[in-house]
Amino acid sequence: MPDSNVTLEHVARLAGVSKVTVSKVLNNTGRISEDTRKRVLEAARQLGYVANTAARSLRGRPTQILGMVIPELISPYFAEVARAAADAASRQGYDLALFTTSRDPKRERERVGALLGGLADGLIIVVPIGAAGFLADLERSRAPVVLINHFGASTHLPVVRADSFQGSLAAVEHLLSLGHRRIGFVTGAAHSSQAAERYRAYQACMVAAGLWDEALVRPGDFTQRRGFEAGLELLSLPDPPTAIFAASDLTAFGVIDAARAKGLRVPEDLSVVGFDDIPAAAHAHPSLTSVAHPIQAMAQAAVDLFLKARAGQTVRDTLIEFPSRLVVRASSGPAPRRWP
Amino acid sequence: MPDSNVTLEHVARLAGVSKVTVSKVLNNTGRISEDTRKRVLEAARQLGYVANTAARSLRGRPTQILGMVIPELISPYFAEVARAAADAASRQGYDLALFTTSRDPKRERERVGALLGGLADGLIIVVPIGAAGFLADLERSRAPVVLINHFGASTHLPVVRADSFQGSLAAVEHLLSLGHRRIGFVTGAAHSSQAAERYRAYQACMVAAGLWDEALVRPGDFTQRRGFEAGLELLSLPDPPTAIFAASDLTAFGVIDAARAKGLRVPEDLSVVGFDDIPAAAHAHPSLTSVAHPIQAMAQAAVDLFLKARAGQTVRDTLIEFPSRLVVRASSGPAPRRWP
DNA sequence: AGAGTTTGAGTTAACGATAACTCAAAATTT
DNA sequence: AAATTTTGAGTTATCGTTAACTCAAACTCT
Repeated sequence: MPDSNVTLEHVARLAGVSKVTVSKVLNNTGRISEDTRKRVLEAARQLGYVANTAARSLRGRPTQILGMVIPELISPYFAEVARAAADAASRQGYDLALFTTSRDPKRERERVGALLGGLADGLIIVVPIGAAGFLADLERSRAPVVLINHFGASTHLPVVRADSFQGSLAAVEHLLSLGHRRIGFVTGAAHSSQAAERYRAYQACMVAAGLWDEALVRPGDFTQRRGFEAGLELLSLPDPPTAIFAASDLTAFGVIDAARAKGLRVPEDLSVVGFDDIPAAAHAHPSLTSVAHPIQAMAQAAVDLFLKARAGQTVRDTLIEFPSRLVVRASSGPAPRRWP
Repeated sequence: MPDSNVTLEHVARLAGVSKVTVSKVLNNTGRISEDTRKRVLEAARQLGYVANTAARSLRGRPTQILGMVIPELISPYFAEVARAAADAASRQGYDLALFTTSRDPKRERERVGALLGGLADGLIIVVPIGAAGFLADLERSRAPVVLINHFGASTHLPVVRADSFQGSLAAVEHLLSLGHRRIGFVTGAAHSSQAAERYRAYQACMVAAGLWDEALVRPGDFTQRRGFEAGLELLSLPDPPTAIFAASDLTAFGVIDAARAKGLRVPEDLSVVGFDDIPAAAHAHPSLTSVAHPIQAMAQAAVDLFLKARAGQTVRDTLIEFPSRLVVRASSGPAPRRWP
């Protein structure tokens, strides 16, 4: 309402026709004489008319806006997902409206309701998200909703996610094949299902290799700061690791900082592997070995699922899982020989 | 329209009242008996009713959504601005809907129109943005719009911006006071007005000190990769700089990488100063001396201006300029003595 | 007890856009 | 020239919500 002022009525008056005629001209529907069409278009241009989206939406027309909810804006991973989704949506003529997850589950539910109630044509939700009962509501509403990286409570909503287990396994095996035996791990945030997967793979691999040592695991939270601290802790152990696998790239950068602070060279004295393959991983020096999610493909798949749902096709229970992939760069190398 | 299905009508039927009564209950307007109120609330809860935002907006009610347009999502600077704005908006009961600038100015104009036409109650635009005629349209529409970091064509729209000149001046003077005489500069992206300000300050300061040398300036684009390349170029000069001022923190990180690649220590052999004071600046090792914009205060000011405009107060021609501030950390130190 | 007041609903109309329908005038056919 | 079709508009009704109004029943006062 603020002051979108100019309505069909105004344009109609200026062009000397009825407002329905204006609507027809602007939507290319119905029969309109060339003369009238010109007059109307000119009037619309002159007044700077832009259709009121609320009215249009109320009448059942799509807004061409795709909503997306992500936990936060700062993390490069989510930023990349958002950007990829915005690109994919844009290619299909949609604008992506980005929201961050609300801390208050009740407000979150209302907001999602508000979005689907005329503001957006659909929603892509990157979990973690609150209550599961909320997901049931969404299912019931039959609105076009797609979840990304959902691992938790079962739902019939379509899900796109990346398998972090295989990639993490590959990372640890890569380090083992380089001759490392003491391999440290810095975990991700406590309640992240992605973080849990990464840890599970590390543990499985180390146990299988008979190298498991709980002292080599330090809690992290995906941040660089914690990576630095955890790195210092690990490198101060009596029998320190020669390689460290971190649950995120930022954490890995923190570990590298810690190594430098200890006077160690990467990768000569310490190999470091991260997770996420954020852009900085390739540009950093040394470049960072990391596990990559195919973010572009995931975002594209999510947008495609949204379009399918919107077109009336059923996407119930669809699960698209992408593999993660180890990208070997300069931060990982052969294990140093301790006693030459 | 997707399927927000449940309308006032449905709730009304279930509660055995008219839909207006339901509206009154949910909006706490009019006189309603305690008994009816309870029945209605229960019915609404049971059906999971959420008001249709489009209809509400059409009727003149605010959507409680504040739109924000930023050039891109990946840059930590914009991500911080968006986060700060989301926080500030949230404190006032608004949700922030984030959009990235469209490459197509025509589509951009339409989208902004669509946003103000019922989707959002106002808009915060972080320039760069397209055509200036477009800004004139916005002015005319009298919609609550606030610009952040606008330096270009004159407008009567309220503007919040940070002065980058003073902070850049302080950065160069800081390096001069540490004894540096050869101070390099890596510019920001070509068409950014912020980048121009930073360069202007560097130039002014160096000319004033009689130390100007065009060879010490290398073009950048705010990225780490270009920082690395430009850093290598500068450090390969016959008479290389002992300090480098970079137009962004990412660029500064690239410069530090370049120094390391050349076997130089920071800050012992090379001092580096960045711009933006992104979170990583404080966490990196060495921590990065950088020029900071008061992003939180800027975002808060922008949201406040929006609220003022929305409340009907005039904000025409308001310009709020914040100072930038030099944050001295570990990456800058005394100039090395070249010939002991 | 009659007049006025309060209570707790319901009715109507409007926001702006558009699908479905109507209808006179012009163009075409027979 | 009469009958039919086509053209180019305009009318009406509707989406879901809510402000403004209406109105009967219950309650209060003298």
